Amino acid sequence: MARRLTQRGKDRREQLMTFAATRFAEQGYHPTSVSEIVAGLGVGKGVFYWYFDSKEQLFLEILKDAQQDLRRRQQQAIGDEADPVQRIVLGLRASMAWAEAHRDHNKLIQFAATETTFQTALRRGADIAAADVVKHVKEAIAQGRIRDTDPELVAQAMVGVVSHLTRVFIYERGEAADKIADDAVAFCLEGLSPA
Amino acid sequence: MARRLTQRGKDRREQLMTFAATRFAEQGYHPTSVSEIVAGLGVGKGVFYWYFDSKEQLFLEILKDAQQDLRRRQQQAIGDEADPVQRIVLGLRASMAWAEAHRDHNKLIQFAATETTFQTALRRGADIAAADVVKHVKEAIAQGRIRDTDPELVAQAMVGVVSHLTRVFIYERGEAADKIADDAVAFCLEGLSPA
DNA sequence: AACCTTCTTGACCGAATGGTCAAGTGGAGT
DNA sequence: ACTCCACTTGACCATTCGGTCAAGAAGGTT
Repeated sequence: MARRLTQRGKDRREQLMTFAATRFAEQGYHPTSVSEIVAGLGVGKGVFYWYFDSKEQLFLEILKDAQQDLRRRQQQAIGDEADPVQRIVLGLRASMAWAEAHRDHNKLIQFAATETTFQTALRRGADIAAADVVKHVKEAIAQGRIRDTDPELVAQAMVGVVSHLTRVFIYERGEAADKIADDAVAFCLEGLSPA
Repeated sequence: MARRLTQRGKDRREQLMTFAATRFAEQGYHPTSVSEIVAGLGVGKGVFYWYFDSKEQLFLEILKDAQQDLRRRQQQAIGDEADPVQRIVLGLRASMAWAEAHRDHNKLIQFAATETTFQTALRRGADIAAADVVKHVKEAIAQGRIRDTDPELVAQAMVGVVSHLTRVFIYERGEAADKIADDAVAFCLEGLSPA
């Protein structure tokens, strides 16, 4: 599509994406109709198709933005930290803080993993994020800071810990991201092993 | 509904559930229509509504069966093992073996977590499963076998590790459940800490 | 003023969808 | 042979869906 947009246009586009993301997160992608989205904004249906080719494209756009934003936050949090283990910890904490602040987008990422249509798009972003962690893990192993195991595997294990704890404790039980992040870090670093 | 079913009826019902589960896992719940399900079995649409009140009820039924089956497998694997840490390990391995053998059902569990309609039903089962692990964790802590932290949290952390590693390494990359289970166990027991 | 481009409207379309139902079919029990 | 009822059929229904489009409104530029 790639239209030329004025400021007014950009605002409208963002409005649509924000509102749609909320509805998608609340009631799911399929149960949310395009008519519902435009009605919620009090505009005609044509507005939607002026800014997006299809409902699917809108979703992909939201997904891409969310993944980019998360990654930006992680890198920002890591900054120029020298210690690889500390970089892992900072990235992990940033993920949880982001997830707490962006429930809607995080839910969409979860949903995208269950639908074949969105899996490839999702994986592109997920692979990038995982690669970042893998890099730090490899460096930490080289320095003998952590156990020598498959870097890819432990990186993914940590992603699993973070995403699941986020869902259960932050989303379902409303606990603070900071507190859960502390526990997540402790678990990743030491597992169940006694002090 | 609760109809009286003959053997023929029970078979048909099971056929519907199995076929529907496959389609749901392949293309998603919403994109799979009832017409498609009955067409796939070469029967009329009335057959579906003879056995199920609605598409939603069918899904819930499949979900419940899947969760029950997984739990049964776990308890069976644990048997009468006395060591709480070993019970955790055996349960964890059983989960991965089950996930490998029942991709379809496992995918449906994942999807159910993203749709409000199914979340409560899912949580009922998930809470039971988590409670089992928590019990073992508490016992292990009491025996000083593992670090003294929030049992609920480490239990959920392990669930996160297992489910995510399953998705990435077993489903997406086709690796063997046994091998991944070994790594998952190691990560849960020791985290990243050096030997 | 005229003019151009961006944006908006909402009726409309064909193609589904989940679900119903009156009319059967067929096997087991008598 | 007759009855009974668990099963099956498939046309049908109201509704909704994603998406289109001819018609204009709004705003900036000259």
